[in-house]
Amino acid sequence: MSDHTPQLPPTLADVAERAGVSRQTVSNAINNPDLLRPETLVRVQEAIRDLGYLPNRAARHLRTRASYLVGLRMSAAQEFTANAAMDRFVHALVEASREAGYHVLLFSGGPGKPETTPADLVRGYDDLLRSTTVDAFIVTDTYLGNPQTRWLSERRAPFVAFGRPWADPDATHPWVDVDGAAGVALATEHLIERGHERIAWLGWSGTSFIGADRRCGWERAMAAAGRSTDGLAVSVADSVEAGRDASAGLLDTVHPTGFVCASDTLAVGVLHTLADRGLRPGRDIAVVGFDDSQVAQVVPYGLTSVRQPLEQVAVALVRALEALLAREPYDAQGVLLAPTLAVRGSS
Amino acid sequence: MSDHTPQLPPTLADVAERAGVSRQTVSNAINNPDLLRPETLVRVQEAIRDLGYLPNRAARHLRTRASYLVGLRMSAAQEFTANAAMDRFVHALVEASREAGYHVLLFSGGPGKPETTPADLVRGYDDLLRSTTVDAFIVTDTYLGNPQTRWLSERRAPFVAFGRPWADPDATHPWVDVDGAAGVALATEHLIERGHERIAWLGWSGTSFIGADRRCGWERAMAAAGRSTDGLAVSVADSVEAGRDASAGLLDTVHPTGFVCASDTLAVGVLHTLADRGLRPGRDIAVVGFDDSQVAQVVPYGLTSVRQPLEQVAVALVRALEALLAREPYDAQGVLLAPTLAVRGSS
DNA sequence: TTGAAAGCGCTAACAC
DNA sequence: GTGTTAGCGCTTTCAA
Repeated sequence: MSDHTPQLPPTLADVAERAGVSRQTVSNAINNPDLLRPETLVRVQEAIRDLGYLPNRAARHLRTRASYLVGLRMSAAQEFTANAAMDRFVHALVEASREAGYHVLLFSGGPGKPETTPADLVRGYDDLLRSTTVDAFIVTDTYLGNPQTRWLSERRAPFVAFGRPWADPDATHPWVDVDGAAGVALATEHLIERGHERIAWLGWSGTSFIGADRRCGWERAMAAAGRSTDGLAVSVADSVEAGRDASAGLLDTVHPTGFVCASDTLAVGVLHTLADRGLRPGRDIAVVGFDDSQVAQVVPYGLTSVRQPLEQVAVALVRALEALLAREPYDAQGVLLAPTLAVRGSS
Repeated sequence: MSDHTPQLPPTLADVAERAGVSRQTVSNAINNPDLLRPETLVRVQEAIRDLGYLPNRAARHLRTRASYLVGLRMSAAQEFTANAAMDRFVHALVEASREAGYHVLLFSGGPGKPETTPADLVRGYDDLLRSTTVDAFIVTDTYLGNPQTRWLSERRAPFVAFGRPWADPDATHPWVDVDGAAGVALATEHLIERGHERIAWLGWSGTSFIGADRRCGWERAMAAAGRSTDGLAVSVADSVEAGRDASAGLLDTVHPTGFVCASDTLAVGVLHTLADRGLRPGRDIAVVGFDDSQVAQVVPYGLTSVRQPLEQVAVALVRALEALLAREPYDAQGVLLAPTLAVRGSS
């Protein structure tokens, strides 16, 4: 490997020289083609193509104060759960961003580390903002008590959230979310249609708004069908073990014939209990999860699960971002999308 | 929301004024602190802290021709498989990059789309290169026939590969890989230790070097233990269905007591077959997968699986990248890391 | 319609 | 040690 220096890419000046025009004319050919006489435009475009010219992003960024980069914090992949949706979301976001001329810049830090202080939580955001590296952020972990959305707002930093501002009704930032209650209602109605009478809810303990919202969907669907929910709901931590124990307890006491769960992780816990007892998902006991993770897709018999329309979410997020950065009148502060139900053998 | 304009971040000039020095001195304080008199340095550092100054990356990039961005192509998440390792790898890479002062820029395009031509495959790389957006690339899909590494080399573009240049022994680019054969050997030895006599190999069909490598590990371990491999190997597509069918066939003919698989996806297929027949993984038939996906971690009984040390891979990749970009003498062209075995109930 | 001048914020090279 | 000068490649005035 004698030399690693790639020849420097052509600049505006190179194109101008080749086309026999000035640099500004080339700039106009790219940014305001209408200003050029058609024949000049063609000549410049040919030179651009011949040279393989692409504007230098650093120079453009410096001049226009727009990096065409959006920041996304990549939190640690949670292992030993079935929450694999991040993968799908990130890809969908990259794709949607590309179509709008943006790239996604990943950064880390934040939750997951030991000894995370509130200052650490916003550190990654702050640095990227002060170094003008990104134009805006996509914020995903908007769970209760997370200070970043409020902090970003105060800082007047452009951002769009995946997730409603549950805890802060005064929030004015744009957001996109999936209607979890509707998804769980869909799941519950599905089991009701299959003739299930006693359908249990396996949810999260704690004060999660998302968990409460999803539970509402179950309550609503049960009420609409005239089913009682007495004793059929349990709230536990979001782990396979907790789901396993809780479902075993419910089976022993209130004898449900179906489980609707707040996550695939909990639903997998139910599958464990069924395996322990020689019961078969779908035939003996119905189970529905939430997130349509890879686990749900490939586990024996398949796990019916609520699927978030992450591709649509990504598109909506990018659209909101464009409006925000262009200072366009913003049509809707929030966008709520409907999930679907991926039906498999477990129901 | 009356005004979205954040006040402009402070510049070098602001710091210089506050500290009573010239701009260049501030620049030196950041990039060559040794050049400053200690008391001047302290004064400048105080001004930097007071103002919350961080260098503007676009300006620095334009001047130094270094963006401190590395590009990573995010290919579509494969659904209906258990290949969830991308998540973990991306996070590890972001983390390792951060420690070296780099950010990860995601882009898309390439395989997965219908009608992908060779030109499309390198398009994302080409654009990023010509617009000088990134300093280098991390290339992950180095499977046989993928033209991008060769193309990048010809183009003299700096890049580091996750994956050996199997098909191109003349390749001179740095790479990091995981010793798949060693991982599979580990898995096979594990089953041998558990007393299994007839251990089947469930691998990929086609001409995948990775698949051939993994199979070697099985053959090696079997030979070392004096076991015959006659009729015990099957090669199929990488899908749950294929794994299910193939394992059923093997059980009916050569009666293996254990399966070592080229992927978790195939291993899950074996689990399906066991479920179909009322057999219990680990007790009746042992199964080992490859990748330690979330599926392996949470599936009932747990799936023993070979785990790639993705965190180490990421660190090694970034280290190689730093050496490459600094034009340091490169100590090793390739780094081969050893996987571990995550033992669970299925064995 | 096209061209000339200025400057975004930073650092390399040189003078002091 | 510190300051001055120049220029990275681009776009935004403004003049021709």
